[in-house]
Amino acid sequence: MTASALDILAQHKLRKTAVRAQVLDIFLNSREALSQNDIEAHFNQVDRITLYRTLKTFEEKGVIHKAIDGGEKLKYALCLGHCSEHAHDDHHAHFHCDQCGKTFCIENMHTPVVQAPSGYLLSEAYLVLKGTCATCV
Amino acid sequence: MTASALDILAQHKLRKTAVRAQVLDIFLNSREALSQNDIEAHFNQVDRITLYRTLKTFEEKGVIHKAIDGGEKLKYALCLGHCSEHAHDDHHAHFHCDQCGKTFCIENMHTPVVQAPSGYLLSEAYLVLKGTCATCV
DNA sequence: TGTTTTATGCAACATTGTTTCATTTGGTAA
DNA sequence: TTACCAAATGAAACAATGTTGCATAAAACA
Repeated sequence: MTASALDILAQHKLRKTAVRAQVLDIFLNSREALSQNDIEAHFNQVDRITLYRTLKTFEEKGVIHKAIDGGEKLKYALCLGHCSEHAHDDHHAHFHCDQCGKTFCIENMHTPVVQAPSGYLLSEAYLVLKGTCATCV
Repeated sequence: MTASALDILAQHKLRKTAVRAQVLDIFLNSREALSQNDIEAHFNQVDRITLYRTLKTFEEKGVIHKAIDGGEKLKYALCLGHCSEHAHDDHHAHFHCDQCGKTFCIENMHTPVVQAPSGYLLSEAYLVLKGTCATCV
């Protein structure tokens, strides 16, 4: 798994550093979207500013995307490979569990094709589901 | 318009106070969803804690609902009358303008009927559109 | 009017987001 | 391998937002 973390960094032409590799490993081993706080919990010790910038860089470079879940916290999830710099293409739905607060990507559910109101220019659409996840039911 | 603000308070069995009436007036005169910061800007002077609690109370009582727009800030919009205490029923889409940052309710666009993944229990669904609004085009 | 209940305002604090700057490290070319 | 340059890191500091406790003020109601 460490190998694929380094692969991802190489693919996106990002420098290989310990923090970045570890952050990617955490994402690779997680089925749900993670907040910065979630990620910090996986580290023994990490500078939160570095982590903040790591996530920001990853998001800009198309490595991770924001998982909009209607919750308070900003969460990220790994992009599936269709994303590139400044051109995210993660139009799948996200499921937010009201019990445990976790957010899951639902890869096979895509946002519906909708038409923006007249005069509006649509660029992206998100579909957010809320309820109770399989483990909390 | 002050009359209807007081009407709303009465309907929800909330005490009529100056701050609450004024907050409702602001919502009644606004076509877009408002963050706490937006609301503060309409006041000459207001205690931000009071405002925070006013919004929280309104949300709990079904007067306003959170407008999930995928942006950083939490925004609220007036409920249309189908909401009650702890039972929000605002399943219309929200449009977030990337230019001006404003969020509009699209009353006539409803979230699609979706089926949660097996094992998951769906309670609500949100549809968020992003792009450029009519005035920013 | 007086009593009870609730809202307000203030203080204080936690969390998150963000920038600046000096230092360290990774990548690369000599 | 070494040396250099660009980029990443870590520390400090600050802004904005979210949140609670408590004393006081105001609303609701008898």
